[in-house]
Amino acid sequence: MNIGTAAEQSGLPPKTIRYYEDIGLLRPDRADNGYRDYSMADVHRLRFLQRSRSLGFSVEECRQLLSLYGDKERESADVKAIAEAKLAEINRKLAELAGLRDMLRHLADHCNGDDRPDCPIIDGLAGHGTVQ
Amino acid sequence: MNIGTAAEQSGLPPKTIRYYEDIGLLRPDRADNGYRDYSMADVHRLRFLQRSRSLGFSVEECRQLLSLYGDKERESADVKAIAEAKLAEINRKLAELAGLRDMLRHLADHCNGDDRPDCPIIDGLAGHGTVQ
DNA sequence: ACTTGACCTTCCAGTAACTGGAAACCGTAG
DNA sequence: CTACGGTTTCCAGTTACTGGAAGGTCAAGT
Repeated sequence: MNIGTAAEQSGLPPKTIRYYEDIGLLRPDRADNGYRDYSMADVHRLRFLQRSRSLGFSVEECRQLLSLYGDKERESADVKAIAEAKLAEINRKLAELAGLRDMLRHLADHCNGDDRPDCPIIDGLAGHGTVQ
Repeated sequence: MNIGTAAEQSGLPPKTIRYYEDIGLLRPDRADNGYRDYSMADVHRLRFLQRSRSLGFSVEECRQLLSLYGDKERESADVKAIAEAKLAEINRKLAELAGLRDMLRHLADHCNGDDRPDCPIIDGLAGHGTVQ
């Protein structure tokens, strides 16, 4: 499939897809006319990249995560260690995201209609929880 | 408090904190010696920035979110609309993050020890769910 | 009083991850 | 065979930091 279709299916702009190829995150075939030719596996990689990038993982972290299932040579224990480390980070992100959601939920539900100078709940926003 | 302390408490490097001031995300006092002087409210803003940036929100989105509770002039209905829009995005992110967690959990639990060429669960990684 | 070292200041340059635009090639529809 | 949309490469610009130099500040030690 052409880059435009891969872009639609992955949610990434063509520019970004070419950039990911430049930095070695994927290696699509080329058709006889020189056009890039994406497989479904490529699209899966791209979707994975779209998601994990939008969730705040760096390109290098994404590269590492992709290597977990792409690299047949890698030691299983190694895979497990990296996966566990990322899991901890993901769980932290989940908790923070849930906190943000609760805060906004409260703002939308309770600070609507009254004009108090500042909503104390929101005033304490991001004031709790683990740092780093 | 000085920038170093604010950095510790917010989890952001001093460089980044100065940068956020440059682009107008906060406006700490200055002590007589010219040093920036951060209040607890400043630290709360910084922590909020640290979190939402690490969760994949852009600086402009963060600015908008901060304005929700900082801008006394803003219409309540306006606040509510913006908060609801961000909530939808946060819920989407939560679902994607949970998916990523399940995938990695599976990888760590089940693909450990055997050397099958590729784990079918992981092979289908990021292959499901809503795009955009 | 003086020095040392950690912390602060500004400024300017560099990096990461895109993003936009030009110029030219490809491919299908009329 | 011409239009026009999609694709190519290349180069420049943007966003969000990040590193480093050159110098001012401050608290501790001698």
